[in-house]
Amino acid sequence: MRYSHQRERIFRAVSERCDHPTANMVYEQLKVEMPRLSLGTVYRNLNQLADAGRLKKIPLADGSCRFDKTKESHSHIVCDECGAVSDVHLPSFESFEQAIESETGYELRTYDVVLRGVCKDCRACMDQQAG
Amino acid sequence: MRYSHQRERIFRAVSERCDHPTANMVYEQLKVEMPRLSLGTVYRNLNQLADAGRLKKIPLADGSCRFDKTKESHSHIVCDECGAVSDVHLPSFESFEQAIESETGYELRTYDVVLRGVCKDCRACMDQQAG
DNA sequence: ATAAATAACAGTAATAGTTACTATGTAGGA
DNA sequence: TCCTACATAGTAACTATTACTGTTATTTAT
Repeated sequence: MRYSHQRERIFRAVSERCDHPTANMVYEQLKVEMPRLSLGTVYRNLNQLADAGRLKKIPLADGSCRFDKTKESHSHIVCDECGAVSDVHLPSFESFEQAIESETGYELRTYDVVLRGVCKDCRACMDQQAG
Repeated sequence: MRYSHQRERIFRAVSERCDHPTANMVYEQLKVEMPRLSLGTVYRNLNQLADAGRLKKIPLADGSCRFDKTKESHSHIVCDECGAVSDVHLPSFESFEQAIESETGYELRTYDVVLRGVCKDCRACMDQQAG
């Protein structure tokens, strides 16, 4: 993978945020300073960076993808109301791996566990509306 | 929800198969006997049936959805090679629910856990190719 | 049984998120 | 410095799904 100015800016953008941005969020942020940046370039580079292990790709239930700086292994929880994505630590499936494999006949590769719920802010908002 | 011939056939189609079909798979199956059936009708009814709790919707990481007859709670494992979806029993997150909620500040609603791996058939196939 | 109201339909167009294509530009080695 | 392959910008295409529009069919009330 050859160096490119765009790729490094895209990598830095994701690394410096905590909100697990979408490709489009990265694009919107960077195009202010890089007006000629194209959305396709952002998608291509995010996927390349994920393939290279420098970022983690988080495919969500609604078909969109979020990107995360890679740190120690963790799962994510998505707010059904506002779409926010937060980190969450779950007990690993590693201890069940054997049982899962023998039950299903599958060789387990990954488990991107994505929980869903309502975040603190949206709960406050909903409570207020309910009176 | 008013009765419709189409809806009942769509419900039966999903109930009678074990492969967690997509909307399009249901459409392909039924249009042989119902040539005027439209794909939009299949989507609309699958979602209505899921909302009504008569079927379960399984959104996958690639953005597509599968539909499942509702039975006792279980999770799913998807084959990365052929896309097959199988049932798998996992220990429930219920025991961690409290910990998750206090860690994240979220109110947990659902956890559609989708594991990924390689099914028995595809493993055999890959082994053969490798020699 | 008949008519009115409305949910559901078929067919088509539109949408969102993403990937592919094409011609131009640039990194990095010879 | 020049060459080659990878990267880019800009655009078109693609997939899964939803929305729109005029017609059909189920239900409710007469």
